[in-house]
Amino acid sequence: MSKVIIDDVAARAGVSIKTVSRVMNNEPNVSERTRDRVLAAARELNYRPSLSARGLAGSRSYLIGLLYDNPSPAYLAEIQAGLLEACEASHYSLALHPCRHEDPGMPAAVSAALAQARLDGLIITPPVCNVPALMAAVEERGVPYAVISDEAGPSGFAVTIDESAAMRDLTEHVIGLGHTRIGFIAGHPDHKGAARRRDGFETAMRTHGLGIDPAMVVQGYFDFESGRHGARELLSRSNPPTSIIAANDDMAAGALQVAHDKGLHIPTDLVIVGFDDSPLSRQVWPPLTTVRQPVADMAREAAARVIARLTGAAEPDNPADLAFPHELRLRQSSLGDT
Amino acid sequence: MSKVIIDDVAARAGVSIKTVSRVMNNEPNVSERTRDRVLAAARELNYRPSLSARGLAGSRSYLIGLLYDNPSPAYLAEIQAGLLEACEASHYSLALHPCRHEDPGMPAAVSAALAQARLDGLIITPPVCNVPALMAAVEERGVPYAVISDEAGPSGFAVTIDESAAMRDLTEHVIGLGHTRIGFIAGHPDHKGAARRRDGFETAMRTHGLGIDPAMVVQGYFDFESGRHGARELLSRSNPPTSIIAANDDMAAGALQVAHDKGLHIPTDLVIVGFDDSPLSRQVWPPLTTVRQPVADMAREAAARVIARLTGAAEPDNPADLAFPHELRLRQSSLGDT
DNA sequence: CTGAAAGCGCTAACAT
DNA sequence: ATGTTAGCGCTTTCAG
Repeated sequence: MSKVIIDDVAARAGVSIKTVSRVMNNEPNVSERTRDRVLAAARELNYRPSLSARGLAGSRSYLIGLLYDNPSPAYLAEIQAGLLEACEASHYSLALHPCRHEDPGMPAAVSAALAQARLDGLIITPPVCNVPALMAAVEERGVPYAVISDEAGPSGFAVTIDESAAMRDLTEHVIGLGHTRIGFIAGHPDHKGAARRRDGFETAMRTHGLGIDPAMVVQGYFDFESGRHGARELLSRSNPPTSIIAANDDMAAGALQVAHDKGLHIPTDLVIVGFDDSPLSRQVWPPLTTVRQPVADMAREAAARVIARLTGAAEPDNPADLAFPHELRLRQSSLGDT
Repeated sequence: MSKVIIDDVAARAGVSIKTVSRVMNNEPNVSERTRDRVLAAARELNYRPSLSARGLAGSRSYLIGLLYDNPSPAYLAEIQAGLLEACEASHYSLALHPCRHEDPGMPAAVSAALAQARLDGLIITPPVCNVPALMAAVEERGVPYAVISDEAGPSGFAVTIDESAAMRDLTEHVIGLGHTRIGFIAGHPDHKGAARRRDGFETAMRTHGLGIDPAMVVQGYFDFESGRHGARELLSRSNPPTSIIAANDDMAAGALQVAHDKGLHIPTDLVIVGFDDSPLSRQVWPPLTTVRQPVADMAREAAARVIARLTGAAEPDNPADLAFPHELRLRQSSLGDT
């Protein structure tokens, strides 16, 4: 029961190993009856083709790599969950490849790892997918890939939400509350998404005739601590904001903590909103108004597309990059008690 | 540059492929000079042995599997980070295997996956490692493994902290603050660690002559929502607690939110403490007193031991299960402003 | 200390 | 629609 190989299945089904191979790979040119017999034999023997052998003989490794750099745990977990759903459905495995996006040697290292592990496909998350040298290396290798971003190279897919529009919606919600003095804690400068979100904020402000006060925009890095810093800066201005928009939830939570420390009541004294609808946004007090981004769905789709390319499945009708819908989540940090 | 194989290296170094193989695997019986030449050739050619070929020829796949069931994202991320450190150091890859611990078919499915992917080793986290049928299946397959728990089967390693002692320390901290009416939100009943933590709580209470009031202990499931439920229950008692100990941080954060909703001031009106020192414990307000568990270190050690078994490295001096130190993290949820 | 030969379990070309 | 024959790139015998 421990080491069933293709010959065993072939023998039991009374066919050649090639036929078994055909059946296991869903290739055409196998009669219905034969296919059924092979499948039955495989099931009875509990046969699973060896990945190593497949990888060596074919060119496929049945491995999809995930390239990431120190994302928030919640984001990482959601990405992985989505990818795994798609992978499992197609009998692919997921291999993790953390890396450091600022490391100049990273693209070369990734390229080498690609060659060694013979990864069939790659999923790349920000900010790694915003490193031109890396993307060039990936393109050069010719590996099918998808980025969780709004822009892929010629041979890749991109899945994303319209981050600019999402931040515009969020900002307009705050403006709709009557705020005119709105602080903004920007995201990590290496993330393209951070720039998009900032654009959205500025567009909304301008559209509503509010203008951008440079003193109301501070640099953050998507982490909790930078949210604390940013909020402290904003709140120490001579004319402090009445609301703070953070480019993600972690920073918004940091701002929230600072506000509490200062004895400010949320949302009465200060409105704080975040972005991502992370678990944290629901777990702080008061819960944060934020924008939901269907990360798991996006990841699943990214993996599904890469796998579709691999298996030569028909390309989806819409081969263009895919934009997912976002959704405002209004909570007490902007609305008060309900 | 894209497809360097062992023959290329052998040719360049002027040796046979077997010698190259020896060098790449750190086998003995290669002269210093030959080894150097081979290494030089490999480096110049940027040679990476193919994992598939290695897996097929040898018995090793250079893949370590991580078996887990829906843990908190923070825990998962920390576990993965620790495992990856150890894996990378030894050129192993990590394959993710989420599963559902209550699924009766899970052990069989895992066993099949083990056979197919030829995983060399396994790391198993709670509550999966608390499923006897799964552990039996793993033992039967004879795969080296480690559990993040306090008890492994005959062929496995266990890495853990002394959860009972840790919870005892935490409870004693609260008792030391002068509390006598202490509520406890227990962890998931399927986690052995949850039982240990509960033991620690009860031991501390008894040791200090406080006894266990059944009305002060409620069942939780390690998730935020169950922390909210538990806290609501406890605080609705006719004689509510003056402090709440939750078996993990997520539940403590839930309790915190409920307390805030009720207008209670923390820690003046109610002390709340958690367990795990998760990022969340630092990101809520006020920050939670908790117990640090060096999860990443534990995971790294778990993977390192499994890999050591695989590579036939000398077993560490202390082959027994490994207990890591825990550490109290005192924060404002029990101490007030400093 | 080193090398030659024989597979590992599968898929890719060709048969048939 | 099915079978036969070669390898894939490496490690494992077993010889030197």
